[in-house]
This record gives sequence, structure tokens and C-alpha cells, in this order.
Amino acid sequence: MEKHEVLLPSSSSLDASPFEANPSSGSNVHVQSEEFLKSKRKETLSERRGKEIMKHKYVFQTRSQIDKLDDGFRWRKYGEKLVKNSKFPRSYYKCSYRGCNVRKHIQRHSKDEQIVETTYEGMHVHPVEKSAESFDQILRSFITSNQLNNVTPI
DNA sequence: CGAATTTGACCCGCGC
DNA sequence: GCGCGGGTCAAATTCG
Repeated sequence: MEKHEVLLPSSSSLDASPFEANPSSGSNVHVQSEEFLKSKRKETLSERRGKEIMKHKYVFQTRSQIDKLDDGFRWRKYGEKLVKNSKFPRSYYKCSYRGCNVRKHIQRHSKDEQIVETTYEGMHVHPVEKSAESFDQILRSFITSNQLNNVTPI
């Protein structure tokens, strides 16, 4: 497995333009911030995991052929499942940092295999160890949005 | 040697 | 109550 650099917008401004609008663009990122108000499962499961952070969900759509996008954090794959909605299996990743229960799942589009939908759940509580300038601004925006939307002490 | 990855099994929630 | 779908964990294996 080799690292693959994703084409990200040089502009620090994250525009919420639909990725389908400009498929010709070499790089296009779609960031969606949704408020996870509805609990998907009971406390039993959440409690079992140990207080997971599912307050906000961030959908990150990028054009890449590699799933293991290095966004500056260490991700440990903990599962892979094939969903009926997609012909491609969905990969589940978790932050390897102790105490950082950030989870992310990646799913490929059945129509456009070049498009990978990365969904981030939770916020990181540790500095970036990698030099991902491209992703740095994105991640920073993510964290900023998280803190701005809801300041939840971990 | 340690950490990360893989695949399968298990579990839970929901629908019928 | 059973089945389907989705999600997570765990043990084994491989890579660095």
C-alpha cells in the first residue's frame, strides 16, 4: 500500500458547492456539517463503546482512487462491510490515538468509483503528526466548525 | 517486536 | 419471531 496525495483546493475557503457541479475540476471537496440529533442506537451500545462522539457528522467527498487517504492522522481499519446501496465495500477506520475516539468511514460511489465519500465522526484531541498542509486547512476547518457548533468537553 | 491490516463471526436495530 | 442489513470486535497474519 502506498500513500496517495489527494487533489485538494489550494484555496483556504471551503465552498459548499456540490461536487457534481464541476466534475472537470481536478480537485473538489464537499464538506457537509450535519447535526446528529437523532440517536441511532440505545445507550446500551453507546455505553458499551465508552461514550462515543456522534454529535456531528462531516461528510468529506474527494476524488481519489485510494481509500487510505492520509489526512494527517493515523487511522486503524477496524472493519469492512459490503453495503447493498453500493457495489463497493465500505471501510471503517478509527483514530489510533489513545483517547481520540474519532471514527471515520469511507465509501466508494457505485456510479463513480473515483469519488470516495469519507465521513468523519467526532473531533480529534491531539495535534497532527503528519505534514498534510492540504488537509491541514480542511481539518482545521473541521475542528473550528466543531468548536463553533458545540463546545463539548471530552 | 510492535503496530496495522485482514477476514469472519457476532450483535443489534428494524421491518415484515 | 425471524430475517436482513449494518456495524463492531477479535484473532491471526503481515509489514516495517
